Amino acid sequence: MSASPDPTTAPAEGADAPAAKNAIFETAVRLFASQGYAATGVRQVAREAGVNLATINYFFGSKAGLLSAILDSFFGPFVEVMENNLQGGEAIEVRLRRTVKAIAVYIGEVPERMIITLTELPHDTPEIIDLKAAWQRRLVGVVKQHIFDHLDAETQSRIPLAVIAPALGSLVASHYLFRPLLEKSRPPGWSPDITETYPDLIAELFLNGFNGLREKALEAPDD
Amino acid sequence: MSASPDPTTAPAEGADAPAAKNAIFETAVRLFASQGYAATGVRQVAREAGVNLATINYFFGSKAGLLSAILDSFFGPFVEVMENNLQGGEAIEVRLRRTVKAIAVYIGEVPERMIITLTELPHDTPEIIDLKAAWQRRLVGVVKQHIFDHLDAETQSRIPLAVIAPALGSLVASHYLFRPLLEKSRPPGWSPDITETYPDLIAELFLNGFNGLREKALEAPDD
DNA sequence: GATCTGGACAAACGTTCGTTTAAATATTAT
DNA sequence: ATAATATTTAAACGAACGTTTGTCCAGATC
Repeated sequence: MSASPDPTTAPAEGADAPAAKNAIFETAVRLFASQGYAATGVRQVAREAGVNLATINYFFGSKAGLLSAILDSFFGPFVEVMENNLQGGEAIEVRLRRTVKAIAVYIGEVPERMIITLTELPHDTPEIIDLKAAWQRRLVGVVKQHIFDHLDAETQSRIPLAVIAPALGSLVASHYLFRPLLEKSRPPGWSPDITETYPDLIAELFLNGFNGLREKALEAPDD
Repeated sequence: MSASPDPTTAPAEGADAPAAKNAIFETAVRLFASQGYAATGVRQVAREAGVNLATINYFFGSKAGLLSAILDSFFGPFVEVMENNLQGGEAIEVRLRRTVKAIAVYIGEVPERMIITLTELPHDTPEIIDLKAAWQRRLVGVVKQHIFDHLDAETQSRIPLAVIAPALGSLVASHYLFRPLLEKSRPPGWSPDITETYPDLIAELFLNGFNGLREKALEAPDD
């Protein structure tokens, strides 16, 4: 009987990781993003990665373990980007704008991992629920600590964290989330290449929206 | 052998539709939203809907036909909401704000159908690709006709349609997209009930961002 | 009363699923 | 060179997959 490495402590990918492991990981990222996690079979991953079927379970423990590794590889650097850019002595607007731009740059580097993460977010795959919840708790905690807690109570009640945190994430992700579909059905009036200016554009959009909410109270909902 | 209705012309759901068909439809919406389309089997849908397995293919032609019916049931009213609120003689800001609020209200009524639509968006299920592309073309066309074409050329180049349309959709959807996960892992500082004020809040956020982009040009990306 | 039809049923089709096993090979350390 | 560990392999497991088949029945139609 063959020994298998500990799937929980083994790095998701890296220069020192076996070539087969990296091939499996990157092939899975590509297939999960384009077809979905549940719609992709481990046999297809093994075939297109050029490895034997059993190699996947050998390195990742299970198909769910492979997904966990991908989610970790997205959330890990994501949390780092958030922490590194949200903290500091500058004004909230400065730190927020810097963070949104950095997030947009990061997602532009790993759009497929973002798509996998986002499309699997609402689904309750039993072995993945806790993982997603833990990362999300950590992310919301970072926003709360560095931004939300520094707002006055009236602003806090006007701009709930439960709205602003998902809004920030979805807004930045929107371009890369819709891109695969948009590329297949080029609508008229389509501007193809905006990748370079996207971080600045989306940061400006979010900051203006956020500042607007900070400055004035909402009108009464009824006409 | 029994005859089967034309799945393409049969209504997705309705008061006059057979009870079994409605039960299948609503059960599928619930399961597809919580587990994902590919991860949900037709046997589970049939079991929880209280109908026989073959009844699903009888009414919807195939599992993909069932998904198509759900996507149509989301996109149809969605396009209507967009068209009804985007057109008119008022200023662009007025029509945009009205539209964002109406979209938020609509999505709040059918959050599960939105989740199914959004999470399946990037995936290339062969029989679903064309359907999604057609709806998306129509939606972008509506925004282009009533909003984008009325902006001056300089604003058009500064606020690409390829950014603003996905951004609008993702922003409004964000709250309902993250809600299933957030409810499972209540982060600290969580405000539970914002459903009533959400349309106004998200409209204010988007409008402020949009107006900010209209009024001033972006700074140079390099520091 | 005979015929037709929309709706629902149980049963089975062949295929693919994720996973496991045990042997074989490659790599590394002693 | 030898022992120990790491990786790869072919084969098979039971379970679940989406779909098809043939039958049955109540109500409408002739």
